[in-house]
Amino acid sequence: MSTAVVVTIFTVVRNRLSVLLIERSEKPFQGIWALPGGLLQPGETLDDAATRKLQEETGLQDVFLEQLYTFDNLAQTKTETTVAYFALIHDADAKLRQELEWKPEWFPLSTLKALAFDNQIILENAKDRLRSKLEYTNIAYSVLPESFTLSEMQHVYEAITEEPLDKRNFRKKIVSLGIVQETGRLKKQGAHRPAKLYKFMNRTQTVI
Amino acid sequence: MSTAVVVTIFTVVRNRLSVLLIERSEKPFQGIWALPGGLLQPGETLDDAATRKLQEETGLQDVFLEQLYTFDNLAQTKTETTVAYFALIHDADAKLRQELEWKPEWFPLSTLKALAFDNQIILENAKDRLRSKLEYTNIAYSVLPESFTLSEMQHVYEAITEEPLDKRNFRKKIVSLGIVQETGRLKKQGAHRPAKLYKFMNRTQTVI
DNA sequence: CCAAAAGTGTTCTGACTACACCCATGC
DNA sequence: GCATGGGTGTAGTCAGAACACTTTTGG
Repeated sequence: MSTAVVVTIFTVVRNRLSVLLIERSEKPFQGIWALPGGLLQPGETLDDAATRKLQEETGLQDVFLEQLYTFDNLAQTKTETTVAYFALIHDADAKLRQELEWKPEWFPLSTLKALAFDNQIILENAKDRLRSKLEYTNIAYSVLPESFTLSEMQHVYEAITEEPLDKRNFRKKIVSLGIVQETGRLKKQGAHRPAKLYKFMNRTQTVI
Repeated sequence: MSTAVVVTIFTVVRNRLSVLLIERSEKPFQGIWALPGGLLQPGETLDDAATRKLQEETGLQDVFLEQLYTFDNLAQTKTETTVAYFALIHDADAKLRQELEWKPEWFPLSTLKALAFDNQIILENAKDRLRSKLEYTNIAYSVLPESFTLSEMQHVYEAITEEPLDKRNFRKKIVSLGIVQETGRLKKQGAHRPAKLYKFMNRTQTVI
């Protein structure tokens, strides 16, 4: 009878919403991919444990991480309750653990196989919450670099919602919300017109 | 190291949003009002325990009840995690336990004193969630009788949001949402014009 | 006839949708 | 000069907000 945390870590890799999974090297569910998680350590709070897990797998701290839902009866182990968290990060900032066993890897949501335990349910839950929060908060900041173009930002929105967006309407809306600020200058990056760079006014979660 | 549930039970009594509290007859926090709650019993799921608590205090089953958030370090007892739930009920349906000790009672939110444990935080959390769900779901059905007038419904909305609403706009919106249906006939009830009665199309939670 | 609550429509404004062309660059 | 992605404006529609008077009843 103990408490565990599990963390659904999302990012956008090459315009695809992806989740961090770990191939289990022990029973139960040996060889099956699972969300990162584990038992609370003595003296640790739930938030502590989720923060630690996120840090262990990605090296990141001080990023978007929030509690999702609490499940019971996960699998047939003796864990009684599992508190699920979800995080959203900028993939270039993450340094994944490089180990032979329990190796973490990004998977686009569209390419998922069967997951261990009840992780599928947790993941669906996390995806719903992520999409819903994208609509009424600025959490997109979590998945973008410090400075970015509006096209990059639009691709993030499209990856998460899986809906194409109209370019002009998207830009009009983001600008009128006043959540980003034009910053610095144009940059040269390829065979096309240089883009304006923007940054978020707030790199903490705010309701918009 | 164990898991507890606590249930924030809301209703609207005489146009005031109210919550069910119990005066503790034992330490810790003896004599202080607290949200109903307790430890999980062996073999019980979280939902089971919350359902049982709700039933013990109000006699009700099959009403709106959902998980809210999971807290740790509640007070200095040895309980490790507390899973909070919230419920919304029609007060005339509830039959409160009538006991001398641990007696439950409705309190309008505006008249609250200090609460035991971290119940104040849980309550704020529950109130926020309730208000937010009122906006995008039909949960008002939970606090209304089978058949009701649009004025009664408006009073429920006003009690929960603590904002006055325009009568014409409210009615226009509710009717256009198609979540209620005119039913039966007028009724006579006092020194005023008889009102049309409505009922919800769905007495389960739906997103609107 | 008076008090009390029920019922009802119009106008204005702001947000969202749909939609097509020119621009700056690298090769 | 052409391919690539960046950048921009207008018109239509719909939902929400503001707002005041008449109706039915009981006493």
